[in-house]
Amino acid sequence: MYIQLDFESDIPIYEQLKNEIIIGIAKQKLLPGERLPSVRALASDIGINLHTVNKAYQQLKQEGFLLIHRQKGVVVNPEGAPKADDDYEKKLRETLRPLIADTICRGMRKETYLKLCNDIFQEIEGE
Amino acid sequence: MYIQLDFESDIPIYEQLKNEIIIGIAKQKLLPGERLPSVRALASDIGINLHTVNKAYQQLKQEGFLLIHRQKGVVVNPEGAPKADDDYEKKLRETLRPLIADTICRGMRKETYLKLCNDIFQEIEGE
DNA sequence: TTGCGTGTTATACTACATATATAACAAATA
DNA sequence: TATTTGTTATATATGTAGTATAACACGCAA
Repeated sequence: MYIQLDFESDIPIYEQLKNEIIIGIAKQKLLPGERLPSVRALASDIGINLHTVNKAYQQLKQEGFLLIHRQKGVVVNPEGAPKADDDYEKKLRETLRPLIADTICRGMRKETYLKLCNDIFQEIEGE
Repeated sequence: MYIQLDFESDIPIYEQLKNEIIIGIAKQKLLPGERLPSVRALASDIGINLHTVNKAYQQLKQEGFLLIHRQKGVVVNPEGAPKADDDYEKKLRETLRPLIADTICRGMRKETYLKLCNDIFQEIEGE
């Protein structure tokens, strides 16, 4: 599990870290029940502060991706993340609407956009 | 052109305002060449500070959605926004990847996701 | 028992972003 | 000339991001 961060990005480090882990889980490079590095180890490894890693871990725990057994460490939720419900879908819609409006203004065709999404699914899920 | 903001949201006001305007353009409720309210008028109308409106206008100008003739006011770019190029598509991909990874973790099927995107296109573009 | 490693909490600090409040300036227009 | 426009300049308050130390509580292994 390699973690690649961009310190020049305007996306916060803890956010990038969250994304990397979520992508790792989606790609099944991080398996249910698998243990993640300790906050200190990962922080030291990446070259950031332990609190930044902790922030990412805490939020991922809050969102149901991770379980944190005190003293046992941080593991990928063996049950998997909570299933998408109506509320989740509604929020996703609100997130996507401005993005899609932007592509429309820029003349991207619906088919092109959907193809792009399809490609990303392919990339993550494999064949 | 009604502008609806959520002051409880964790999305910055100027960002919400930008989104509203972009959606307005995409829906053709704001037409090329059409004039927008002055920073003072809109700020007063919504009940926010003129600098917050100005920040949104400036960034939309930077992104090519708006033109700002000094003393003539702010108008929707008559040429339309810059067309999506490879660079734009690449950034869009980077934005969508974590979102899609998240939906995969939550067990949403690709078809469901694509259907949602399709619905949003319908909502914005009309039939 | 004694260390050690774990997550956790607390404090402090710097830097930056968000949002507001005033005030003033420059240019075009009525 | 007076008004309206965007623009610029300060200042202030609040919150977020990130770092730096330090200490605590718990479980496990030597």
